[in-house]
Amino acid sequence: MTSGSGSGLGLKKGAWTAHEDMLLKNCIEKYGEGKWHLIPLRTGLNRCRKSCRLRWLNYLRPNIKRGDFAEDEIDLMLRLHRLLGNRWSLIAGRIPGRTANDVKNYWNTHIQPRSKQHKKEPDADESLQDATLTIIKPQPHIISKTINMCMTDNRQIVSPGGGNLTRTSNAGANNNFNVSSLTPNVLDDKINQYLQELFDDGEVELEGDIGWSFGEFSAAQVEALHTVGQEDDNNSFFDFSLYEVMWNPIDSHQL
DNA sequence: AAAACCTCCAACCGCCAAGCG
DNA sequence: TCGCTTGGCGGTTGGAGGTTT
Repeated sequence: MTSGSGSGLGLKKGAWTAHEDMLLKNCIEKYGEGKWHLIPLRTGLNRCRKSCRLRWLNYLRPNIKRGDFAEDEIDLMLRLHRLLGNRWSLIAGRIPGRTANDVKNYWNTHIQPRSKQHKKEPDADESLQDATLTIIKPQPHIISKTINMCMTDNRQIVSPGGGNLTRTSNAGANNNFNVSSLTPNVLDDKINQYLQELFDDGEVELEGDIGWSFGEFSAAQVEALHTVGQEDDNNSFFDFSLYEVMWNPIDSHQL
């Protein structure tokens, strides 16, 4: 195989020893993550780059949580899975301390079997069925339509036309946020709150597009907006930041 | 006590996309 | 443009450890 799994090259496979873990950990602490192809050279490990990367990401990396998933983690997992489908890395990215492999394993061993069982048992817990059987694909939570916004030099986001963020659903529910004169953080809070409500709403079909439209920005505004995007990144439910939404064409997020 | 079976998770596999020369 | 390398992802498997018979 071209991507270098190491099969047939005499590379070691199977469980990692404590000594190998130590070598890998020391190497990454010294050189940092990335450049995985250099890890075997730097450490002397007889492992392929992918094996090294996986071992680090799924086991050795600091702050990885061990043990059973808490109720709130499971709840979040169900909601995110409904939203994103089997995009485990994205789901894991929103559950602190959990890896994509953890999430995937938990789903495959705990959630999916129950879901299949529930399919055969019509009386079963509806919330579980709903959460596992109704998957809205990645761009599904679709918020309509456009907000015309500008950022001022003191980092206020303003909507010259008094723009609204509008949600429409098949239940006829509409929520509007007037974004005039909201600071970036407040706007972000509003959007996340809005998404939270979306999750809490049960199944919601939305129509339209996620999108914002903007006028012309000065260089200073672009710089300020970039900063907002970085701040936003840890709080958004999405795999893209508000900054990306703002600065990339909407189609780039339609998966 | 031990064989058979089950559960779970670490690790592997194959594919894809981006970057680079 | 093309081919190669690399990083990253989701699906799948192997096997250790636990449970049941």
